[in-house]
Amino acid sequence: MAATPVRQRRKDARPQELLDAALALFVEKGFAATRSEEVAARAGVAKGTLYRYYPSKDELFKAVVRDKLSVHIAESAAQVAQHQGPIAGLARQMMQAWWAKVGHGNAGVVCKIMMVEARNFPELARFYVDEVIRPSQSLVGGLIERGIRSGEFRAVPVEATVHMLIAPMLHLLLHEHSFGAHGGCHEGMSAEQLLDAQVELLLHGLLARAPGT
Amino acid sequence: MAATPVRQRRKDARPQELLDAALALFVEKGFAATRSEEVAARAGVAKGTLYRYYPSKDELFKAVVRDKLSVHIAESAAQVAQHQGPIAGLARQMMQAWWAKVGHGNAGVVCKIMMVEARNFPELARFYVDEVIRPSQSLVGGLIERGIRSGEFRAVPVEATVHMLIAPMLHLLLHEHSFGAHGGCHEGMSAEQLLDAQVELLLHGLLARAPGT
Amino acid sequence: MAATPVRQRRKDARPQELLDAALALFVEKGFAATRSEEVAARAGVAKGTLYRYYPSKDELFKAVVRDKLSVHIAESAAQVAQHQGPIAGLARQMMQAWWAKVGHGNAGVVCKIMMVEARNFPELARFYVDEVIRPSQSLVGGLIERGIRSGEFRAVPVEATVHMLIAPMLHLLLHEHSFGAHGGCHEGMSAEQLLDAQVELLLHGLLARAPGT
Amino acid sequence: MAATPVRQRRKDARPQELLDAALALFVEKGFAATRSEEVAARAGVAKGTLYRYYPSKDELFKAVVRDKLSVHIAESAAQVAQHQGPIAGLARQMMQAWWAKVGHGNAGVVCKIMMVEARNFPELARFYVDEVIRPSQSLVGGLIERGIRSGEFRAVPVEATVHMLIAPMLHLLLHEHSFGAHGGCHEGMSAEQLLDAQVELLLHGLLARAPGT
DNA sequence: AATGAATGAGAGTTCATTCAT
DNA sequence: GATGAATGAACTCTCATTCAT
Repeated sequence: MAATPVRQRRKDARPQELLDAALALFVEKGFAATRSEEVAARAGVAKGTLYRYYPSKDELFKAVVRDKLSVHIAESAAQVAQHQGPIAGLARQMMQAWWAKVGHGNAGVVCKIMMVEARNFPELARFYVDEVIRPSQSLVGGLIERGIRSGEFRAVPVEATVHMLIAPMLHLLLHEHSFGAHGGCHEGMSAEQLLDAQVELLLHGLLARAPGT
Repeated sequence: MAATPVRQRRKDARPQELLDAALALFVEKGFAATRSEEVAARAGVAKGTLYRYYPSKDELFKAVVRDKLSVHIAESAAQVAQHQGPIAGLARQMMQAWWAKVGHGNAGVVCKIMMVEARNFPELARFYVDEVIRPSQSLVGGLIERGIRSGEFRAVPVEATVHMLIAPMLHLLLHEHSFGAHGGCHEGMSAEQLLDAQVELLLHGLLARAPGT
Repeated sequence: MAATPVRQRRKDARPQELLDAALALFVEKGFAATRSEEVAARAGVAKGTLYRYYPSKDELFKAVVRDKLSVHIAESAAQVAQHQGPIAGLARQMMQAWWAKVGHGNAGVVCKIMMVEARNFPELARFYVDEVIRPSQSLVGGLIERGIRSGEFRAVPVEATVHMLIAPMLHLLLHEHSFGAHGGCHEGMSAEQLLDAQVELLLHGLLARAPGT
Repeated sequence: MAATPVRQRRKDARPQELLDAALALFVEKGFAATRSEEVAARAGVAKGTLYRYYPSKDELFKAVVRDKLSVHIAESAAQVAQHQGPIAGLARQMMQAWWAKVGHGNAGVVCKIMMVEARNFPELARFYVDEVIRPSQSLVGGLIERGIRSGEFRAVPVEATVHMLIAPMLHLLLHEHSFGAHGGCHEGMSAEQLLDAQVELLLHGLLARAPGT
């Protein structure tokens, strides 16, 4: 029995279309300032239809976070496991990759929004800590430990160094999505240039002896 | 035991009480979610009284920023101007002082709030950039330039380094006030210890030659 | 007997019902003293519904003006354009028609309201001048000029005469809606009789030679 | 016992100063838009002091009306009683005098405000009808009757003619104080010129035979 | 299932009035 | 008596959510 497949397909695609629309708007205007009617409109449906799929604006938000972050978590872990040779190069490469894939794009906004709204959505915050923050930290932490064990890095305190590596990226992210539009932060340099400079500085402090600096 | 009088005239004390109440609520619920009547209630006055002192919710927020942040920036600027001798020590001391005075206390939440609400309140964002971000950046930037000129620091790119110095503090701040309540970030170390370790790492990368490391 | 349903969807009927309700309340209490919620209640809808149709109280008022006044001006203009023969008769007829349609009914109150509220709502005043006063004046002015050109009227100053023709109607209107309720103005005569007598008097002063007076 | 006379005098003058301030503001901004604090400020006292003299804003308004209108009523009556000779000249003169003294000045605004606010202050409206409107009408009415009896005027209906004489002045008044500020009414002519032209037109219609027109 | 008209709890703000000083 | 800080009811407008169609 051939049903109306186009209609059917649209209906199946609805949840994803709504999530995409919601993310785009949350990025543009933040969670509070985004009206649910706008989300529906951008997804090409009417207000009431949105509520058929997500019973409230809060639930919609949770669904967006879950949808947009789950993807990027495992990827990097695989990359690290495969890597051979000096850690410094890997670290350099990972930070650049992270910025390209996550920080720069929409997924990065989810991080920013998550920080912004964590207080309002405790349950979601827990989810985020478990699914994103902790894995990321242990990934970077493992990297550093490997470097220390191999003698490539100084015997720095691991946890603090993890923060040092993650902080500038998140900082950049927050600026881009908070004050970016209002100028006045890092006028001369692109985000990528800033990040490069920061990684170099960090590695300079991290390496046991900087061979050719 | 006389019950608290229904009406009191305490013109001088009101502004500070209102700012404290506002900050406390902004911390708890964010700017957007805090109703002006709540601020008044927490300060022990009626809704209308708030508007006698601050003509709008936006102005109240600005006053909080000025009261809780601008002060510390000015102080640090004075400290920097007076300082003689190596920059590294000054930087170490300033970051510790900042965390103690701002980051650790409620004042730091203003930073977090601002990042959260910047998109929704563009005018506030502009104000914050002018009042807090730019002054902080030029303060730290000047510090680094002095270090480079004196030969104490390597010839690092100033702007990126400014970010490197500021980022870990804000990162810490955001975690404390976003996910802090939900555990799971830096379990073993106190914020102060983390910060110390990070400063050391940064300076290690910054100093022209690390004399006795 | 079914009770009136709690919720009804009657998109087409709402605007007119809201305008009627608004006019009735503006008549009773003036513009400033009428709360938008009352308008909605009298139209049998909730507060929010009003704003679905008219985005602000000001726009509601403008819509009332357009609905209750602009229509009649356009009608009269058409009537004037079509008219052949002596102007005196047309003038007589127009004034009577205006009183019957506008002055006598609730629509006339819009004029009164506008005079009352002009100072408090400058933007509405401008709108009213553009939408009602100027068109009316040019309508009557054109009439008089035609009469003068054809030799039917004396060469009176047009602008002043326009005022003379409009003034008694507005005067009547103001009395009806200001002191009308409190008695004591023109006890013996009906408004229509008054108006007739006034028109005759005016025309007597206006006609080049009163043929059969 | 010489008390402090300056202070005493100021205190005695207070009510009048408050009424003057109130009138000035009612003229500028209307009743509703005038805040009681402004009235007090213009009179050079504090908000609370106003309430010592007039127990509410409404009572203040009533006092203003009573104070500003009572003066001008009797004057004209005396003038009419004295007059000898043709009525037309007297009428011309009275209208000009009325505009100069009342219409143009602050007293005129009271008339305008009274019309505006009559609905809100029924008791005051009754006062106004009895003290101002009826006396004025019988004054003008008597004038016309005299003219008719003497054969100077045609046998026009008195009441309607009274309206005709009063209407243009009030109309002018209302325009000056309603839309005057917003342009668009009688651009080319001054109020005085308009009034002159209108009187001429009226008398032209009124005189039994216009001797030398 | 989809729509969008209708709802109504609240939000920020104003200002006449009160009353502690 | 005078002051002006304090009050709180009232007002306009918004928007997440519901539900008749």
